[in-house]
Amino acid sequence: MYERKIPLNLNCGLDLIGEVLYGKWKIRLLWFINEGYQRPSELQRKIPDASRRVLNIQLKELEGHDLVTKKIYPVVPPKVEYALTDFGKTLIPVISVLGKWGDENEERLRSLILKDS
Amino acid sequence: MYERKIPLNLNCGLDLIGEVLYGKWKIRLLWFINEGYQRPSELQRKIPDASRRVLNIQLKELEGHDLVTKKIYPVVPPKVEYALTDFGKTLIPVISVLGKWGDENEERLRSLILKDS
DNA sequence: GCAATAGGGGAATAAATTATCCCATAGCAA
DNA sequence: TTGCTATGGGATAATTTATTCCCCTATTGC
Repeated sequence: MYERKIPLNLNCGLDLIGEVLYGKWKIRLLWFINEGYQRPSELQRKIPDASRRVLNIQLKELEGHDLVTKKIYPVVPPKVEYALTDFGKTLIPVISVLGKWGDENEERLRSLILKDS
Repeated sequence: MYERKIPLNLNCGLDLIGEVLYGKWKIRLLWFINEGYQRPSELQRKIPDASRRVLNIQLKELEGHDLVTKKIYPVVPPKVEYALTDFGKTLIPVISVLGKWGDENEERLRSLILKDS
């Protein structure tokens, strides 16, 4: 596993939520799991720009942070289902606020962002 | 300036807000500017873990995204003041929700995060 | 003449994160 | 025997982001 060289600082709530929510696809993973897409293959279909690999990694981190659970069915071929924990569910309204702000300002943001790419 | 090699994807509101809010210190910058710390030196004092350089860079990006304004007073030594735009101000409640979730779950998060570092 | 002031930024490098490639499991079907 | 299935993961490369170091402005005050 990767070993940090620059120490974390966890001073305030913003630092803390940042730690569990950073990661290019984590927010989307939580969102889609909440919407009922619980199997890895479904999630990959919903997030085609992410490689299979990263999704696995980020799912594992979410699991390590008690935000999702992973249920492995002992069948072949394998079947796996992720679900939000109660703790993870408390993030949904937070994510919803983020998405809402983005949606409400969609046009403006789109042009601002594309201007400076 | 840096030229992206992997194209952006801006499908939904979450992608859009991510574009303007990602950056290690941006959220804190917005927060502190809103609290009244408007001069670069003040911001540096409030965020001592960030180098002067990154703060400048991220402030400039915030400015490019119309979230803050920069007023330069033509005096020597220079005096500069940042302020939130009306648009930037609409982000404050959003950031507040993030911080609140982090604060409410502080102990739990702290132990979860430190466990796997 | 020289330091202190408050701020800005280029270049090189380090660190962190994500992507790519390729192999593995275990049973069933053609 | 080969290929399909759904999933997992090691190794390494590429990309993105942040840090470090050092130099610059123009005035005031010693």
